[in-house]
Amino acid sequence: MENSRPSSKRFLDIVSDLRTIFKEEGAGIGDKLPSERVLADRLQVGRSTIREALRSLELLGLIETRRGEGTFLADYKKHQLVEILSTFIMQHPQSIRDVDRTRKIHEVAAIELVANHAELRALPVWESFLSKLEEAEPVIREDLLQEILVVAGNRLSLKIWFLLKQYSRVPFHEAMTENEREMASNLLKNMRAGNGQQAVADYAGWLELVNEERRGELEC
Amino acid sequence: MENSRPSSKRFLDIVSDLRTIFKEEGAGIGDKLPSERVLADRLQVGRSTIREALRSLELLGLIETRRGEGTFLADYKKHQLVEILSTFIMQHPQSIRDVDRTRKIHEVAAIELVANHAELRALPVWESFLSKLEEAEPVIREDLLQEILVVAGNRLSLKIWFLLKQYSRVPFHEAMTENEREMASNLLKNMRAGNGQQAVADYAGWLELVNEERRGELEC
DNA sequence: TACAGGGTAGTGGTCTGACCACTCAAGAAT
DNA sequence: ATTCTTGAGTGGTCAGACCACTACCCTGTA
Repeated sequence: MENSRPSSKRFLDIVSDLRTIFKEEGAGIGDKLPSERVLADRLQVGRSTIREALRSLELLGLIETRRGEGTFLADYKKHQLVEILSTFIMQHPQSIRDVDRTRKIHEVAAIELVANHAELRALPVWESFLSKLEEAEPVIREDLLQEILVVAGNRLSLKIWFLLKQYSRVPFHEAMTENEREMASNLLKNMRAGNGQQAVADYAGWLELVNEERRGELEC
Repeated sequence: MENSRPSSKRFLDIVSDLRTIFKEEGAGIGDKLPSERVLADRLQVGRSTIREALRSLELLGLIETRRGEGTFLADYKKHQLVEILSTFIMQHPQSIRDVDRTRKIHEVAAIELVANHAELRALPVWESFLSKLEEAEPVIREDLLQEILVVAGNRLSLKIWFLLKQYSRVPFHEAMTENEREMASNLLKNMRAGNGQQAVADYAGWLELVNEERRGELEC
């Protein structure tokens, strides 16, 4: 099955094979992987080929290599690829638009899901966010949306979202402005009330607001 | 200037240096880049180091290499990125459920988008599908949904959907049953009428139908 | 002149073997 | 018991050699 098609790019097959090996080893996050020399021997390829595959995975943030120690399954946190991609790809308008749209798709879906499940929308965490918003405590945009995604319980969607978030031009890391706080507050209230449609509308308004403010900044 | 910080990862610096070179050359999409040997000479590093950097960029879909021809600045449309990440994600296969859900998220988003844009829902392709459905011509489930995704125009979403489809337990390749034809027909009609909500409801009903029938099969 | 063919230089793909720099831990010296 | 030395193992890098493939020039032919 696997090696039926010796594609002209061996290192791509290797990436796939490595995945299989890691799985067989039952490797979890942070675990040490076989050394490059061992892998080369086991897969019957040169060490340089193994290295090309590993470097790719490293740039993607899937593994972590430490000189003198070894190679480890990474915590999916710090992808180096963010800055790389942003300088290469992000100029392309179609890509930017699609990334933003797709991110939005996942966010909307999560909001609706939470709003439609009584046990989820009743969670105390929403109240906590609401009180923060009303008491003018700083709230990071990212944190609220992330919480919604997490509660929605679709881990795949969450992972995709994490990825898209990093490519997005929306300034996710900043704290909300005064106007935003009100929109976000409405969003939460409607979501908690089970009014998914209105919550999504609030979300759309919120996004618009963020984009407007951003546009204003650029003009200065 | 460049090598002020000899970070222990030379190949990461190279990635950065390569970007500079490409920019200096004024390279646009599809342009040929200097050969590996030339780059190695110019940056005063070994060819293998250059290659590790290039392979990373290739996996990200930023460049394209063709044996015997050379290396080219890639068309950004086809990143390998999504594939690689997904295969890694799939290895934590705690939930095929998430795959189905996420696929559904993208399908719903596409249906709503088409329904909300007059120029998209007026496309003749929908009429074509409708007549096929009513005249009992075979229609593959996959084809209809794919068309919707394509028309929606979000390439990233489409790409993710293609991927998820492969891992999905829903039998996408089969032709629709009689009951399904009616649901799908309703979906199309509502979508064309700009009634996104009802279209999504039809879609949900359709999915339920498919799952029920599938359950029936398994019991046999 | 026009065309078909072969040859060749250049390219990416891979392997090998050799160093280097670094980490860690076992074992030696104190 | 503590500290120091040393060596094995690791990733990082390099140079050189092939291979397979492509493009293109340059023949020889029609």
